[in-house]
Amino acid sequence: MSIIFSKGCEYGLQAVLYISTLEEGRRILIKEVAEKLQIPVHFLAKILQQLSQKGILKSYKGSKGGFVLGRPPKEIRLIDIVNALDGMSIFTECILGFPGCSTEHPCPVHDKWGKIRTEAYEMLADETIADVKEKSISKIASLGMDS
Amino acid sequence: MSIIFSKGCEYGLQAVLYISTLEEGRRILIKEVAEKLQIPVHFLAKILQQLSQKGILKSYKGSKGGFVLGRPPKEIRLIDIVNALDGMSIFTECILGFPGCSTEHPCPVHDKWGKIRTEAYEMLADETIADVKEKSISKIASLGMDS
DNA sequence: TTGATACAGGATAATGGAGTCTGTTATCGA
DNA sequence: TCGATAACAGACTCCATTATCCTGTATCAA
Repeated sequence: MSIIFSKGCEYGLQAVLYISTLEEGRRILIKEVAEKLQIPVHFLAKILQQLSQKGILKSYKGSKGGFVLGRPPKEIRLIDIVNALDGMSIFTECILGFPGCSTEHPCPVHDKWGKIRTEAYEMLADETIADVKEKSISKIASLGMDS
Repeated sequence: MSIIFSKGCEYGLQAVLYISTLEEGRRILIKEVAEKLQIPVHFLAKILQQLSQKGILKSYKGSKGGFVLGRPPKEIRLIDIVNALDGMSIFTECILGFPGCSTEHPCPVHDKWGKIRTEAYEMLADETIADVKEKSISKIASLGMDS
């Protein structure tokens, strides 16, 4: 079971972070990304497609084709990727699942959860893939290793 | 899509909070809880069953049967309910879905997410259903209303 | 122009969580 | 003791997410 994000969104985040570690302009194949990150190729293909449509990635068909970032790393925030794939409902829905949870009819943990949720949002909105590039590189590097 | 908790866990939290608002010792039927909270009866039955097995609720069979809290409200923390139904994996797994995310091989947001996750844990571990009783009462009261 | 490459995208299949159904067991009251 | 009630237990169905397959289309190079 995945927490918070859908599997597709997790894969999307991983993929974009991976692509951000490559030399600028290098076109990478879906197949390569899938292998590196251990993601089902066809599933990943759809996710990268969605990210292309939203401008987060840019795709090229044909031989010498592949994917590159759609805009400079400094302009791709983690929240952009989440928004493209899962939408923003995580940041609006009640954590207890109560219907109509709002300031007028708050659930028992409305305020406390709201605070935490805001922090989570701000984290995702502050961090660009440029900011975490070094961390991405070392995490990706650790993937092949037998842990 | 439910965030963080499974649907069953959301229902369980709602149900226990609801039961905590009733007069002490009052045995309530699954059917009544399900109606009040708009939860499928049979599904709720299973969830309350699990909570009985963990001692969070206490059940009585037969006519005049029903459910009551398994121990004093002050001794039932929200985290107990979550743990009984969803387990603790939310607090250990990587938010980006990276395998082997740890202090040695942290994902790009390991530290920042860890901080938020700890806050969420502490909130659920601090709050007992006694603490939020008043809030539960007013939230439950708002449920019938056309919002 | 042709063949190979690689993304696009619709259609289909598998999986797991969510929800349903049926029969059993325990308790109460007559 | 018997019938009614209500939780218990587990098998079953349903559906959304996840994953796969296959054909189409764009691009490049020879």
